[in-house]
Amino acid sequence: MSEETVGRGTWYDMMAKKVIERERQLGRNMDKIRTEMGLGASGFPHIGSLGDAARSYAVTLALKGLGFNSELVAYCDDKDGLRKVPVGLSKDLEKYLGFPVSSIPDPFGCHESYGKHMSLLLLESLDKCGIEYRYFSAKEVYEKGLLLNEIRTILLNAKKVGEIVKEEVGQERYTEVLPFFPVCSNCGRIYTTKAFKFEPKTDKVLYKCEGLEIRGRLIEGCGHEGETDITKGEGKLTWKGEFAARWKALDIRFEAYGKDIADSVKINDRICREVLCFESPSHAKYEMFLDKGGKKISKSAGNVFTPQVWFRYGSPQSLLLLMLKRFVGTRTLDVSDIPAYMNELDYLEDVYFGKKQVGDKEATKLRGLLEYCYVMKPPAKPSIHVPYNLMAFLVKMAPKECLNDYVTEKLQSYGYLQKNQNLDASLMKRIDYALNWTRDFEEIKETVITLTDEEKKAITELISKLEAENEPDKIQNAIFNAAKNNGLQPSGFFKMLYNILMGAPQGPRLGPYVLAMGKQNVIAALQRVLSKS
RNA sequence: GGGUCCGUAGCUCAGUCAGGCUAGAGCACCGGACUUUUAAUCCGGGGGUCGCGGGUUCAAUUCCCGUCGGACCCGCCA
Repeated sequence: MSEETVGRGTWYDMMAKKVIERERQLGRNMDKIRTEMGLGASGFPHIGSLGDAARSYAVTLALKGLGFNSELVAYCDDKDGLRKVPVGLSKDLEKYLGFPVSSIPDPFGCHESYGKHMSLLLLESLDKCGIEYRYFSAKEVYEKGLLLNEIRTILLNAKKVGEIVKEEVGQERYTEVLPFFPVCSNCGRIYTTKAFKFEPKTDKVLYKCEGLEIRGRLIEGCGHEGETDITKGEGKLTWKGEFAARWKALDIRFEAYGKDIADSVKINDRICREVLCFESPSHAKYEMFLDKGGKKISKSAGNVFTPQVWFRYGSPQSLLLLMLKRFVGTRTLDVSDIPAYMNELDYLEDVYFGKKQVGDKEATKLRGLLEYCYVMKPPAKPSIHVPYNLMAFLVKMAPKECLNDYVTEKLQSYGYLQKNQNLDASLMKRIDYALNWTRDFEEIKETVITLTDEEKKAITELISKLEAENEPDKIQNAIFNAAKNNGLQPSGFFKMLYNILMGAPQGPRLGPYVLAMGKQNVIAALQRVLSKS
């Protein structure tokens, strides 16, 4: 039962081992083992797109860990047509439905095309996570003719391709239509064309721009009949065949995929093997990310949870933790989970540095996981771990004018910082996350408070005491006295004050806080309540 | 119609590269300690037929088959 631990003991190491074993059996060259991910370019990249990258990259890292040369290919699908205008973008874009996203102008005006803009959003988040990749743009790949041999083979064997599609998913379309979308030379659309004949001698595909129904909606064609030169990037393979082509042309040995394209992968595996005579890459299928309501998180549904949103509240490593900690199974996801992942990352770091003891097997795995989260560049020394909710609490309570000082002082008194020790970069980062968090989700609410006569008197008394006192302890005492003198339970009185001052039933020790907040501000707040009541 | 995932403590979930002794964590809850307490803190406690039924095994929450419930994906395009 005590099997050797593979690599760093994670799922990815095991996957890498399987890839190697398979490649060995196939007797293929292993100088460089490429993994691949698809970069969507037709909508805002959501968090799942990053998952694809993270997992494929983890396999690349695992392969390297086992002593092999490996790289991740990021293949940008910028020749895909626009099928739907994403929520949040101008309806004007509808006129570009069916156009390759790389030939649609950038609606934000900052990049050369719509597709570039979208794919760069994802690449930016990959960079933030430290994921390295070799970038391929479909547009360029086709223009340079990198897939030319495969396209020819597929078109020459279109009949067989059609049969495979029919056998696997029962779709008959490709028994008559070629698995190739020419770009219409007249109207510029790509999804509207129907390719019906391939002329091998001239590398031309004949087509008619007929239109296509997508999700119950017709994208109209212009009726143009023409021919397209497959050597010039004037079209692309449909997905039933394109994976296969690029696997072979780019020599891909591993690709993870979401279950939504499982059928497509199945078909492409067969095309790859049976038509292109190339053993398809090893695969791993993962589930989609669902939001808490059980809905698939997708670009068009409007519930866009982008990596950028995550980075507002949590670190890139915590996002990688989410992606990597578990491979199988549906993950439900919500912004409110971010603090938990931030804390879990701290836990992993504690295990990594031996501050927390767990079983050997467990420790190996968790340390490995941390290394993957840091893309094999784990921190050299432990950082200071302040629980997310504490930090959120502190920044919420902290007076704006002296936030850092207040937080520093509190952290010192709670023992997270030594006396005289100041905030370091990582703590500053945590403060930023917590600030965004409280700003966006825990707006201090204006609570309406009705006061009894005793409470009014107590507050009035407190106000006059506050005017005179400037010592934290004396103010603290004044509060207790104001309560007692008016027959109130101190605990209840404190609760009321917290409600008035910060909209929460509890908070930091009031004496010092009143001073930190500015005594006059506190007095003003109390007077407001008195006058309203 | 085809397929996948989930179902473990009141809640959220670990336990999924490797099946093994009394199944864990966080939160919540209860009790105690300390305190003019205040994300309090410290100590202790209850609580689980690991959805259900079979099978493989010396041993299954873990593997296999079936079944119920929940969700998702595909079935047009990609």
